[in-house]
Amino acid sequence: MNNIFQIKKILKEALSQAAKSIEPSLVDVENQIAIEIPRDVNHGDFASNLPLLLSKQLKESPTAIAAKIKSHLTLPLLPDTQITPMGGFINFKISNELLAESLFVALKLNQNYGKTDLLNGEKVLLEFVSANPTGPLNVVNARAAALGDCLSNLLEAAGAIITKEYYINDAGVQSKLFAESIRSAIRRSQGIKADAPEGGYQGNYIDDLANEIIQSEGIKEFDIQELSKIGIDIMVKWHKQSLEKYGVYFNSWFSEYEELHRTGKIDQVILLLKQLNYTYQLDEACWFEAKKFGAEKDEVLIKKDTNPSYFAADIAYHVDKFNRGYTKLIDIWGPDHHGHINRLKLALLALKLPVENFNVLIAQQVNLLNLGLKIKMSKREGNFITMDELLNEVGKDAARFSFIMRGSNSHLDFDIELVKKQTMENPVYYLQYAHARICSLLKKVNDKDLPRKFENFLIPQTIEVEERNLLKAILEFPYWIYDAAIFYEPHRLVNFLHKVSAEYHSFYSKYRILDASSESMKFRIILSSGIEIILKNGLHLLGISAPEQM
RNA sequence: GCGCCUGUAGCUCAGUUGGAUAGAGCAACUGCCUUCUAAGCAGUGGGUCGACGGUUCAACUCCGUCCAGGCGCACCA
Repeated sequence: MNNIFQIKKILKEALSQAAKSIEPSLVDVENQIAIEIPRDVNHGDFASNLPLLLSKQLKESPTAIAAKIKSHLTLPLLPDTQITPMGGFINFKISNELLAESLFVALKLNQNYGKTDLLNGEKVLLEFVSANPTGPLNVVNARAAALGDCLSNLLEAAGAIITKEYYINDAGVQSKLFAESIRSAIRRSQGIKADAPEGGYQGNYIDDLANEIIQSEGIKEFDIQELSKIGIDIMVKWHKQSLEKYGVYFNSWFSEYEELHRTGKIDQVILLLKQLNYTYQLDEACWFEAKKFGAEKDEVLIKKDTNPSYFAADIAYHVDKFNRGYTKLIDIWGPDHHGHINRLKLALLALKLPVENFNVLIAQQVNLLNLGLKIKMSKREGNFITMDELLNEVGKDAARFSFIMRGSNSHLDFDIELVKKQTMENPVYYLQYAHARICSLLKKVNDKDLPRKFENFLIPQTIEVEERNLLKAILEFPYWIYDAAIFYEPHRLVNFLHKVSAEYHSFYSKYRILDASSESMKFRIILSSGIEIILKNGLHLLGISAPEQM
């Protein structure tokens, strides 16, 4: 059985052998050889740049070297592979029989096709959304949620063990301000004149919150501490509900107050930094000497009011993540936090933790547009668009897809009216339609038309280019999952699935399937089944439904 | 002022950790439904990849300097 990773490995080793037999003194060729999947089908299924690499060392032209390599190259494990030197590259075209193997594997593994164990059970903590529990989730949270959830699926499919965690920011002065804002709302609901506190929270949701509290607790004079806890609990419940509607579920909800403040873990971390001599006292505050690690300025760990800063809590939080046994930490933050990345890494560095295993992705800002006009949003005035509203407007699949189809670093323009209005032309439907088309086709197939054992089915002697491209897509599928996972870029898989859908649509319009010749028909049916599997599995990894009819 | 992100077709964005002729969707224009789903297919037009240098056999990709836009730079989180 040959999968794409094995084929690449075989090619690499064979090339390296050939290079060494040409010039035994060559060292470290294996690591320099790149085996890539060419964009242009005329360049074969795989290509290597080895001749170009050796050209300088061997003082010969790349084309001469390519010819030499070809004469020294043997591929017993990949029979009937065409080797074509071409302008400094060596192109490989594997046999149709070999290609078809991946189709049979896909049919056999079905919903498990595409999964690998390449990440070898690595324990990953993926923290995302983690919105302040003082207001509803917004569109950037929606973007982070889609990204995080999808990334988690991909990493899992590539063999990692993922914990999805939501950090509840339930300590600090904001939660007090939040409680005071609720108290004012409760009073207002009783007809008592009460404005929101200075810099406090406004918006309809505060009144909704007040009403819910009155319903469950009755009317009384609340202690601010108590009210803060009640309010945050409800807010977190709302967040959870919004996320579930969006298809995003967390394994762990981590309370800053309970897990870090009350357990003394923050104090411990500060003490550790003190013992390492990276702190000093100034203006009644305790500072971390970030400058010693190249930062522009030092950072406060303990504030004048004796409470730990957000920074101190975050250090303790990430130390705790490592202590819980995770070997890789991934955080997805909003664009307004990017300035925080460096100082947190410096603190972890000071504590001698493996900073290289800590990665922060930024879910960049989302400009909401309404038919090309930018919607002004202000949290202060409570007129921002929430994640719930977005979901109600455009639906789960279109919303998730719109975020996932682009890199997380791009500053996204999201035109609500466009996504809503053009639902028929939205790219998400293009993929789903390809899937639905195949399902509808397969429903019409009689059992007698299907070969009983796929493994023994021989593919036709000659096949169309379009058919070959589809076989190749099935072969490549696991690679693109792995690729998207390790680069933390789900949109790479989206691009691949879009390409596959296009190839299938094209194939479907050009050729008859059900009333083709008997041999062709059987092949086209099982080929379509294979494509159905990768589209279905791919869409599921993206957290998008794969409808059987549309 | 310093830092991060972004700059690719009219618009929104891809571009496989430096590869071969820079791609897709939308918008515009031409064709294609008595036959498996036209939410589709086939095709046309549209680009000095922000600018200028540098490294390399090879640069949209890496480095440097600028230009433009966005966002950060609290004892807020």
